[in-house]
Amino acid sequence: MENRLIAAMLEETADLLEISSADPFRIRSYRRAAEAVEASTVQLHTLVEEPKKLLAIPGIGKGMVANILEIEKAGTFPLREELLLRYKPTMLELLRLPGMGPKSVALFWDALQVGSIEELEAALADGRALALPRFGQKGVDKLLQGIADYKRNNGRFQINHVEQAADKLIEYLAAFPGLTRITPAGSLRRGRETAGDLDILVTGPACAEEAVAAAVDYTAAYPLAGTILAKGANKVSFRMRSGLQVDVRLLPEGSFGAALQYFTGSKTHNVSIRQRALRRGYTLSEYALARVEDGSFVAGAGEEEIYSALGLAWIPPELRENNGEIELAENNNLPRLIELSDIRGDLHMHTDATDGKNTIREMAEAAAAIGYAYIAITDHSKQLAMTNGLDDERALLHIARIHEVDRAMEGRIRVLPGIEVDILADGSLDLSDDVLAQMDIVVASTHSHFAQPEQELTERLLRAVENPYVRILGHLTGRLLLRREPMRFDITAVLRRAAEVGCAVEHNASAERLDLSDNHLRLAHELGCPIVINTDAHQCSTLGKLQYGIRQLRRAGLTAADVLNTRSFDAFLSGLRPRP
DNA sequence: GCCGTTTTCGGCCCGACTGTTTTCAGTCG
Repeated sequence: MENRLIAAMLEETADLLEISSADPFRIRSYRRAAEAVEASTVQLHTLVEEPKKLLAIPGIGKGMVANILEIEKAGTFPLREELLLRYKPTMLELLRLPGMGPKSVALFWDALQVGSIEELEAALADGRALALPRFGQKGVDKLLQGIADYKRNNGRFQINHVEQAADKLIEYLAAFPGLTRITPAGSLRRGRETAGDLDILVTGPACAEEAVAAAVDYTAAYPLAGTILAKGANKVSFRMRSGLQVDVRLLPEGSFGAALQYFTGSKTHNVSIRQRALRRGYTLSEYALARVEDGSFVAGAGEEEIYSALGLAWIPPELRENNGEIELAENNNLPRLIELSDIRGDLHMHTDATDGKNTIREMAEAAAAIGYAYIAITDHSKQLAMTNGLDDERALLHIARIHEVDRAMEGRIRVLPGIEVDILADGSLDLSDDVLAQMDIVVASTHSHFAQPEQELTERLLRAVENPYVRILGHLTGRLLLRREPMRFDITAVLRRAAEVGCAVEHNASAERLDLSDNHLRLAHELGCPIVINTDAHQCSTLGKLQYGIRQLRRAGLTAADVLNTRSFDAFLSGLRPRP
């Protein structure tokens, strides 16, 4: 079985163990094992005959080897099966509600047999929840609000969740011989922040009419699928345990492009495109672009040929929202949107001096290995005590070590000293100016202030912008995918002032968070705010994992020129506000 | 469960905040 699937099973087991209030360290070891499996570059199933090599992976011990071997043999392992019998799989969804942790999920289950969002809603509505220990009206209101927010998204899922589900499924499908092209369509392909379901299109020799049945069977046997909703001649639908519906379509190669165009959407974009086709005497369906008069085939295998036949340049999926992209395509004026490969540096990362996992040197080597030209090391300041944040004295030592690594890298990459400082209540920073003056990159962040009243938070951020040492505003909205509402403040006022003084704003993007929304990015761009995109990497392996964030920049129509850290080192530095 | 040994068991990150408490459990980062 693919590593991702194994990791998902271990992760799911960790969640269930947490609900069963198992030993926290045992839970953590399952999570660490899941991470290790996910990060492994070797497919574990190739090591089944050599358990010693499995054992050599840090985080994988005797017990985990037994689990992995059992997964390879039986598709699951005893502990996971036992937990899935004991609890309802829908309980994992409850963990996604804000304020709902494993203890609360267990409490609701033990006391009220509440095991799903619907059951929780009922228990909150009829007052049964109030009878629970340490649970009052405020708790009820908060959870009802959380459920309302959850439902307001129409049961939509955050992009990282959907993409991870897609990646695992794609890896599974790719293992079947003759499936040569497997592509997500729909909102995921358009790079939206959320998706209502997951559409996967598959083609290749195995999708030819006479052969497709075997591939359909293989798809329906996906080990992570919950319930199969439909299984037809060339389509399989199932629901994941998370509630996500997945539609897989297996198509002959000749109509793959038409299907990709059709299922990528958006709806309004497709309506416009089909109207355009009709005006030109064509009809466009998910099977092909054809002539109206005799139904003869015009194009279908690739998207490019369809757009081209309609007199249009190929339109990047991120722009397909019927917001003027068709006119731009007609005049060949589409922007060359930024791409992941344009990024040349990362200005926000942590090391083992605070809560990161790797050394300065290791981060520098990892960044050099993915081709970056410069990075900034920005560990936490002392305000974030739990991360072992740096005070003035330690910060100075840290700066010296960063300079040392910078020299040791001998020009292969530039390593800049920096800091991620918390903005204090009065808008000041918690390191002295003398120390800040020695930092190239001061990222002012708003870690613990997301509960602040709107007005106060706006003022606090505005004061941070005025601080001449601050070159980047970090974590601007504090938006953590799935788990937290964004901070509320007057973002227009803050961005406008940042643009005026040349303070850059960070799009902090990773699998966990997308700090700025599409609209925030458009706004920052319109206001002329310098923009950088960073990972906030806490370990080497997450450096460069900017795929979600890049998609958002693309949706906002940004090109490489619109983002500072696509520039060469000198051009990047000169794009920042000058140091005092 | 994993790890690192002083080879056989103890340590594994923990402080702030919130809502419920009357001394703290649970969640979050």
